Amino acid sequence: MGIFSKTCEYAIRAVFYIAQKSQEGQKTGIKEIAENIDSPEAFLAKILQKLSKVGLISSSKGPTGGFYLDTVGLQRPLADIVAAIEGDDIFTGCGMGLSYCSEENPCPLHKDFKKVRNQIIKMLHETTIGKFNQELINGQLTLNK
Amino acid sequence: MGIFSKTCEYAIRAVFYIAQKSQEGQKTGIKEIAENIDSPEAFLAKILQKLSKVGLISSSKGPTGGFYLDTVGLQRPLADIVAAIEGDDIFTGCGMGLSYCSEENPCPLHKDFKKVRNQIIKMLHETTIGKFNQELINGQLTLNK
DNA sequence: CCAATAAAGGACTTTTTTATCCTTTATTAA
DNA sequence: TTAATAAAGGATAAAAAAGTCCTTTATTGG
Ligand code: FES
Ligand code: FES
Repeated sequence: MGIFSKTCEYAIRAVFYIAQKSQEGQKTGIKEIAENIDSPEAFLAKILQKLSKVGLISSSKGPTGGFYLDTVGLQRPLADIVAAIEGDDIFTGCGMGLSYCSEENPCPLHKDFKKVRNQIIKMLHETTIGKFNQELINGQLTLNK
Repeated sequence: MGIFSKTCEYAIRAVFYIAQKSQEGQKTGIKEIAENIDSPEAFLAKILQKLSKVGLISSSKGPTGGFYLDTVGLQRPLADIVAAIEGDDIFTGCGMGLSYCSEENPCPLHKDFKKVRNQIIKMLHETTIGKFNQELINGQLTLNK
């Protein structure tokens, strides 16, 4: 596994896809999303349900329904998605699994790991969900290769 | 979970502990290690078996036996431990789970994630297993808080 | 109203990770 | 040579993550 869980990876890819579609003025359904981000449909449905329930994405039922993001949603940091799925361990936890990370009782990796963690935090906070819409629409970036 | 699996976290903590003891001229047994790094004993045994089999740590059976590291072992990078436990996904994989990471078909996070990944690689390659022995012996660093 | 559509939700299964227990093998020292 | 000790190894078990399937609820357009 990478640094995020599979669930979280699907979530990130899905919100980028939904963002792209929203930018183009369209709602999109689970089936379409799953195909375009290469994820299992039923499982993705559960993930989007969760994101929807906590208000990170919007959804509507019935024909013409689907998932979408409003302007506010498009400007949220990716960190919100990750936090909703994984909790905040990745933002605060110790790199080698100590029960908490602290300056007073640092683990051997503390100094170096803090840099790693800060870089992750920076990446996730500076990236808004809608940040890459244009590149995605242009096909300069991919969500499924 | 943090960026490493629990198994990997135990492995890292354990080798640091074994390194410390080796520096002090002592072998150490599973029970002692497990107590000092706060890990389940039987599970840790499996992990150390694996590291032992691939030659990253040494062991000897019977009374006076235990796990230890020779001078060569103490100088290996932590990356070797992580690779033995987790494979090299963390060193090469895509941050949002695409099947491979590439410049030609980058995901939205590629540019930023490369920095994160390089920082992780740097940390794991520049840290030798024996690097923190003195601080561990002095109690300036901890493996179990 | 009704049929079709799409998300929400509940119940479940599979797979992977984490963890335990018990037996076997090797080594030591008395 | 034997009793004690400690790692190695096999067989399971428990818990968590990943994944599926089917029913319910809401919405739409005819
Ligand atoms: S104590 Fe381990 S990263 Fe801070
Ligand atoms: S393609 Fe995703 S990190 Fe390189």
